[in-house]
Amino acid sequence: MSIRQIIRAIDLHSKKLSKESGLTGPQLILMRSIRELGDVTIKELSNKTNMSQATATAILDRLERNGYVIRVRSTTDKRKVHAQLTEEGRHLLAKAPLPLQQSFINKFQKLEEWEQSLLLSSVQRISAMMNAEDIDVAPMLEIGSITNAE
Amino acid sequence: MSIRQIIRAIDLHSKKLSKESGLTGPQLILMRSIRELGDVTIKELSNKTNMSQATATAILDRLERNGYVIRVRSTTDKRKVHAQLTEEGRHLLAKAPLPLQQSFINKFQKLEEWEQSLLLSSVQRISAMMNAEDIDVAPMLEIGSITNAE
DNA sequence: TACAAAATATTCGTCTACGAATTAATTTTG
DNA sequence: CAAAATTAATTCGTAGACGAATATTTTGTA
Repeated sequence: MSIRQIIRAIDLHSKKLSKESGLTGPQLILMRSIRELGDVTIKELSNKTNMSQATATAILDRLERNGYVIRVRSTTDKRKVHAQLTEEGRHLLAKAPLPLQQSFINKFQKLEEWEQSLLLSSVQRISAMMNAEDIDVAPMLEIGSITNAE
Repeated sequence: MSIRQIIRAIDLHSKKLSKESGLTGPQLILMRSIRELGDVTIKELSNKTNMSQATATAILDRLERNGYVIRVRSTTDKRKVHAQLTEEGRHLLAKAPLPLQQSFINKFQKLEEWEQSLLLSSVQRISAMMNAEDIDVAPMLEIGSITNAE
């Protein structure tokens, strides 16, 4: 139930974002990845952002339709397609807000350091337990700050 | 990133479920709620399951189309519509698996009691921080077992 | 070299999810 | 009591998400 509420909160925020800045959460994540990785293929993008290629293609369709991204077919390997930010996309991205609610970030940052670490490692641990099919449960110890992560 | 991985793991499991048992995660959740609440309205269902009425209507459409649920218009208040499980739906539900991966449940149950509590309260706390717009952060202390919850 | 296998992106069908608009019924209020 | 406000459900349009199927290209091997 709690996880579903988190999913919903993120989704609702994404839709609010979309009204205010013209970009949804997933679109924002994809564009940030393109900016970070440079001249990147769809495959690399979908790996990096943890979504299927089909989903990345669909989101890129919309970004391209709106003029924020262009596709360029690779010349060395014609199977590959590279995504690039347009000037407009780069500009929009620069002033777009974060894919998490500001009020959540504020609250999180007000917590003690050890509390932040605890919450983060709990989520990472649940993720690991859900994604590793067979591997035994092991504590997750790598911990960073929510704001400089990603 | 970790939260997105959790969301994805739940979604992938839901689609696997759907192939095996004919019901997706959300459909399962809705049907369990109907069984639990009895002769329940769409509004009550959407509150209980934390989804919008529009979403509940869409999921019920599919459940009704497949013959697992029927809609009955209320006689005392004709705005309301009650959802009921059919015999087939009740039967299917009885043998349907849980909306979480069994391997996750196994791993979770192998953890120490205090670790289970810690993970659960962490998730609940994040949910509270994301959903309460203005309220200050307060520790969440109510903790139950993952299996008898819901 | 030729042909099978693998890789890459896209398309298609389906489901979840939402807000806004709409329709119908009930309750409140002037 | 009639108009206004509220409530309940549905419809519509849009976005995200996936697997399977498909088209094209590259790679590996017989």
